[in-house]
Amino acid sequence: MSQISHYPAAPFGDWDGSPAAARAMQLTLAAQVRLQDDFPALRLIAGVDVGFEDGGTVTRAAAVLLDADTLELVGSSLARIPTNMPYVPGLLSFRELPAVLQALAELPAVPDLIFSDGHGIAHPRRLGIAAHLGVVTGLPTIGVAKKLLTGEHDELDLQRGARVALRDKKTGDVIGCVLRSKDKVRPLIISPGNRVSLATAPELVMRYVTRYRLPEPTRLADRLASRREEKAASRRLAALR
DNA sequence: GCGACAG
DNA sequence: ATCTTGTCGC
Repeated sequence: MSQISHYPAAPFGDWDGSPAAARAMQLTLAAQVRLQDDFPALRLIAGVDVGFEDGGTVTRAAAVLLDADTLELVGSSLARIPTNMPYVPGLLSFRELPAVLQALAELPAVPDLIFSDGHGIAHPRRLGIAAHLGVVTGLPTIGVAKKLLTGEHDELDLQRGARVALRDKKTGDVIGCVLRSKDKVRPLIISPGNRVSLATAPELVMRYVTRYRLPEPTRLADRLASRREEKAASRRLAALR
């Protein structure tokens, strides 16, 4: 049977808006995360990230769709919606997920795997934005974070490909991996979101890392979400004046 | 009580 | 995340 995946407009069910209710909801959703590898042959992969405009009043999500073999850009989309919640460590998905889902819905096709900026299960309640996204869409997801949120790990070698396990400081459970995507750059924190195993997540990330610290899906989404192009261009003109 | 704290 | 110039190191 084929599983119909879609992008719910209201990924929070009957949430009353309170942080306490959000945390309780995370525990319920975290129980639905699947950590076994369960994804089809990769043909189309997506990358999603969020940026803000107008001092933070507007949330801007970007989604890019790439050919999994050639990394050719197949499509992209942008969603801009009013920001409805402040940033609260541990509750990032409640602030960014609505815009992300809207951007994904506007892509020309449903991806076989989604790379999301932020953490997967490497989260206090095991439901970072990548895991939340995976549960509400039913799609395979991987969290690619640039900073640690929770957990501890040993030092890791400085060459590209080096990695060490990230474990829960309290239980010792492995919740992700600290991965050096390029020689001597700050490592990325990789954790499964849904339908991808702890062992496979870093492998897939390295598969899509080219010459930059971030894997292509996330890197391209980041450029669109944060308008790297536009800002750089306007800066050059300002300096030329 | 104190420190930590994705984007 | 965002505001921002030059600068040190590979």
